[in-house]
Amino acid sequence: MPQLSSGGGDDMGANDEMIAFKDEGEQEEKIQENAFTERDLADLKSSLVNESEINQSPNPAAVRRGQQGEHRGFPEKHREHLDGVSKHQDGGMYKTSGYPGYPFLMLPDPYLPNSSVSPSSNKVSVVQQSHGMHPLTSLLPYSNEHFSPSPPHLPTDMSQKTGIHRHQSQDLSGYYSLPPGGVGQITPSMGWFPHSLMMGPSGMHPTGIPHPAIVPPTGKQEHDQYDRGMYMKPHVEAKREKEPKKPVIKKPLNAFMLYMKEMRAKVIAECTLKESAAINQILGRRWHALTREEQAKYYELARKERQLHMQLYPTWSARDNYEAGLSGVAGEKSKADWGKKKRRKREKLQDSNTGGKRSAFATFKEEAVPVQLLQI
DNA sequence: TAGCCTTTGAAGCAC
DNA sequence: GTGCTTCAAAGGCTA
Repeated sequence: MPQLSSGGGDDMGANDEMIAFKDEGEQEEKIQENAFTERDLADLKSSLVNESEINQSPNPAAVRRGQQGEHRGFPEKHREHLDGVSKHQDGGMYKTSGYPGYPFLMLPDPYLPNSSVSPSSNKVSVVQQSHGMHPLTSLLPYSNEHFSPSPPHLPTDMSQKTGIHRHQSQDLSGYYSLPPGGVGQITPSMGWFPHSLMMGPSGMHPTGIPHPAIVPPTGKQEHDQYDRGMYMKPHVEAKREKEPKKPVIKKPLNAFMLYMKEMRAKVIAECTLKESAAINQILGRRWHALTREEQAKYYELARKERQLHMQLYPTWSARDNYEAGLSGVAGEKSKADWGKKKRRKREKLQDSNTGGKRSAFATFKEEAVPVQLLQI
């Protein structure tokens, strides 16, 4: 795990997160690719064509897998290279020691277009302003106010690994100020709250505060219905009542997941693609094409997510979901199944290493995606 | 209908 | 400390 220990501050963040994913030689290309994040649709389409050209390299996924080691070792490789940047960041966005109560004191939100105050001199540009809204608004499972003023009692360091106390959830009411009417009045503007969270206590945090990380143990994301503006069918709810199961607390989304969540719809609209695998490939390339500052927004948001998650569920561990049967019912999936999946994964990796059969998606990646992009 | 595909990043675990 | 593995989201596809 990328560690951050800038003077005993928040270790949830990660200096390593502020990494450049491109080699210097690719900077020019990177800049070129960045164009689509700041221009109108026409430019974007043009950039997508460029992407497709780039994509003509043999099996990007395989290439990427081959580079995986390099990628993972990147922070170390480039730490020295990025030292200047890091120092800059140390004095800014990621300097936690200077912001007691971080991240809840990160106000005004440095990422808000109109924000004039930033904890960092590294002013963050705003992507996708064409959306007519804050680019991250849709990502925020909690309204900005939840990240707003830092309660005076908020510890500056909530590291679990360092053994530093994590606030108990009952103290969170200050952070998660609910509408006067309570949970039931939470509006869709809250972002990607699972609808189920608003329906009853099944997905409710003991504090009564809903959180997107809580999902019923039905496997698939229930909030998908909510995202589509639909409400759960009564019989579904009745079924749930019949089978009260321990809700699964999902992992907080990382920076890339947040980015995907925001950009997916846009890519789908632009590319007329619906295959998530293909969409994710595009998003992955776009992610790398983002500037460091643009990525920083999402890293920052992800860190807030993690902190919020940690405060809401102090005892939760990612391991819980490992043993919970992946995305299924908590604790009911047998470990044998888990082992099967692990074995499958190993076999798959072995196949790829030994030049085994290529998946249909590998073919899709090399051919279908560029075609789709060129059609724009 | 469960699982795969595909992406990046966080976290857990084994060595 | 390093490397591997799983899981987060998403939705079409496949066995």
